[in-house]
Amino acid sequence: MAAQRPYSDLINRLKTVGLRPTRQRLALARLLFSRGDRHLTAEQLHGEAVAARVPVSLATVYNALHQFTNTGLLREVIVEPGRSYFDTNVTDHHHFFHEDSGHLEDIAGEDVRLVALPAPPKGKRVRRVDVIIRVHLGD
Amino acid sequence: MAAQRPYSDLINRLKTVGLRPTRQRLALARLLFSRGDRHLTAEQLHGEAVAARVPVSLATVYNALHQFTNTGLLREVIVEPGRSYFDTNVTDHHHFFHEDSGHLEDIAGEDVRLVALPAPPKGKRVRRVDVIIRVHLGD
DNA sequence: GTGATTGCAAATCTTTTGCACTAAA
DNA sequence: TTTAGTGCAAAAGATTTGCAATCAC
Repeated sequence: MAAQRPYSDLINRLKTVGLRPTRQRLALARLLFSRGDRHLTAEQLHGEAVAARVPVSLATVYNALHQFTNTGLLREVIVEPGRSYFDTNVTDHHHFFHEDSGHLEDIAGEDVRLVALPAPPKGKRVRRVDVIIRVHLGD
Repeated sequence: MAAQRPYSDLINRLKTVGLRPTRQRLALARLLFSRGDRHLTAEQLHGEAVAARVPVSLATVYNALHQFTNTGLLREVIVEPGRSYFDTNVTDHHHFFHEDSGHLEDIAGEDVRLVALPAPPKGKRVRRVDVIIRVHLGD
């Protein structure tokens, strides 16, 4: 069990990136950042909020997730058409994607080494390199 | 200009994977496979079919794209939430994704070398490794 | 107070589905 | 024939949007 992150921590975290620490952003941040690395969909986070008796609308969950992503608090992971996962681990790393269960699993950045990456096209800048290892139950 | 692939070729290609060479599958296959490597969305392919005066419904385009994908004629590439690209290049390779334009660009498989890939979780089998290099206009 | 944030419901977008009709073998 | 494939329109899911009400500062 990770200790519950004190509210003052979360408040500072939000203020640091320029977001007002509102009731719902704080509640969502606490759900996201108080239990280690997580991979959640908007729907899942909304469900947790409701379960925790934090009334928040799905639209606000989407707003918060995107604001957190844009400010570097979260990272969006795209592995399935029609569903986005948000990853609380924003360090350099990659993912196993379990196709059977829809589950994501982190791979530490140093456990994948990319060699001889081609140069980006002229005038373009690399924003990120995603490595997704898709696995399923053996046949 | 690539020479137009003769219909007999396409017919055999479809038959080989167990798909009946129907009018619309043939027309879609010709659009897909007669111009080198392409990355198309269902909507784009449907637009091309309509432009080529091949009346085909969007539902049938989706059906065909998935059938082609399941039989190994196409590969699905997922880089954006809520939109799937289908890649006519089914050899082992990776992608640049141009975030500004939504454009995909192939990277030959041998131009990316992955070293020290972590072992897949117990009981799991690697189906595919996707490397996506996200690029955008330099700042 | 004042401007940022929220909630709700409606709208949007992509993709899937059900089912009668059509075409390939 | 017989069975697979198609088209349409409706449904489904995820996400976004518009706008009045509410909250943080």
